[in-house]
Amino acid sequence: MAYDALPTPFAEEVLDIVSEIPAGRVMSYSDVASVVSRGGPRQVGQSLARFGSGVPWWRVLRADGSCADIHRDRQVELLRAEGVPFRGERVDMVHARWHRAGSVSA
DNA sequence: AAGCTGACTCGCT
DNA sequence: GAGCGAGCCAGCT
Repeated sequence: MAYDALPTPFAEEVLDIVSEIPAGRVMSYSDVASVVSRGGPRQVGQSLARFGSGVPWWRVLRADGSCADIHRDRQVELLRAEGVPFRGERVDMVHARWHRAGSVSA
């Protein structure tokens, strides 16, 4: 193996955005991809899977409010600890979704 | 260069 | 509300 330890430019952007997410708030993979304006939600997930270590990856979840299948419960626990609004086993995206640059209110 | 994989999303049933 | 299939794009072998 010896995989590259250096994240690609795309991954760097993703990591930067994720690290900007404040506690108690979350972002969907598609939302992050939208900020990067490049690739798709899948690439965001892959970038985090490879270089996610170092950023609050648990604050990034699926568009429907469910967490990644590989972490699911682990991520849910972390989010709950930060005060993220939950609706059953899924995150209440309507209340937890975070937008950059203090857009709109809240 | 070509093909396969993957921390996803959307539309339809 | 839950399940299934097709589409999508960057990275790795």
